[in-house]
Amino acid sequence: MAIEDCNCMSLRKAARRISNFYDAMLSPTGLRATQYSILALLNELGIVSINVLAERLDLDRTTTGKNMRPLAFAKLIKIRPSPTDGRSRVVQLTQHGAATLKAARPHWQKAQREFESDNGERLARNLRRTLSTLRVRAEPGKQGEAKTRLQHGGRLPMA
Amino acid sequence: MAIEDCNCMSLRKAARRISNFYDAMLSPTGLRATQYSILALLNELGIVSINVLAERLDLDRTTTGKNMRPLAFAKLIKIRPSPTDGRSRVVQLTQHGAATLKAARPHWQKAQREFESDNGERLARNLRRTLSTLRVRAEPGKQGEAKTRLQHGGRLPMA
DNA sequence: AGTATTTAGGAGCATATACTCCTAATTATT
DNA sequence: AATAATTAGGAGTATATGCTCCTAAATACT
Repeated sequence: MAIEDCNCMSLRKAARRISNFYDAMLSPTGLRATQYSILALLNELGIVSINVLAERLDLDRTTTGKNMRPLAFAKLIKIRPSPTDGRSRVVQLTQHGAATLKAARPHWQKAQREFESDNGERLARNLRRTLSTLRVRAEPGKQGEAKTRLQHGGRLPMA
Repeated sequence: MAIEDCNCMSLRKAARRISNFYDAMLSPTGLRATQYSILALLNELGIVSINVLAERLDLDRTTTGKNMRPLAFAKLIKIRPSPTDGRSRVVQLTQHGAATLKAARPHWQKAQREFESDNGERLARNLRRTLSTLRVRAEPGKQGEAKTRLQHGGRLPMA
């Protein structure tokens, strides 16, 4: 079995390629594909905690928090401590965020349409369904028996 | 059209999930999924330049260079200036790299087997085929008309 | 009530990814 | 041969991603 048949590699490659395309299509809006999807999700969900958002994004808790940074800095979202739970912080779109999302929507739709007309609407739908129902084992706490991760010290040893 | 139907998001999500799984399966070896695939590819290709490797990985040129760092630091690969072209640098597996790859191979195969028994060998094969033949437009040089990218200044504005 | 456990989420670290800009070396042009 | 254009690839910057460790707050337990 050759590395070309790696399921992980195939998915990563495809994700890179499509991300580049969507990023390029969205670039007139100043948003990345990831940022667009976060804003769109917030628009659907209203006010949510970081954890809930992370769950909906299928994204690590800490990653979700970090992804808030550029959005908050650009004042597209607002983060506040939860009034009901002192541990929690809640996120919501600002007016500016909602307007930016609205303006970006046609660009996203154009990307969707192009992708689907290039690959077939049917194939795209099937692919999305296949991907969302993939069974991937969680493998919790594998770190215990893990070898030390590779470390690097500064820059590439030239020559 | 809701954000749940975003082709880009679907692919990114699936790539994250499967990467976590393969990373966990490979963790006893100290390699990440990406690193494993680079070593495996180098094992197939022998001595190659960064650019050629990048092309085979469907990866940006500069990203490929950066991905060499931890591998080179761990002495799994060796990078030298090309003897025939002074601009170019060539990469190859070290003995240690080849041995590490060999030892990691069963873990990768186990990940492949588990994924394929959980989802069906046929589905996995079809999925890989679909992904590798996806038509994704290159959209070169879109940056010219791009708005300024989001910028952040340090850490999240707390509270 | 007081302590222990769980939960929310940031900080630090490391990798992965791409873009812009830059330098050096090669190749093409005149 | 001298200059121009191309090519190889690193440096810097910024986002995306996940893990470990840490703190504060809420909940469970005795």
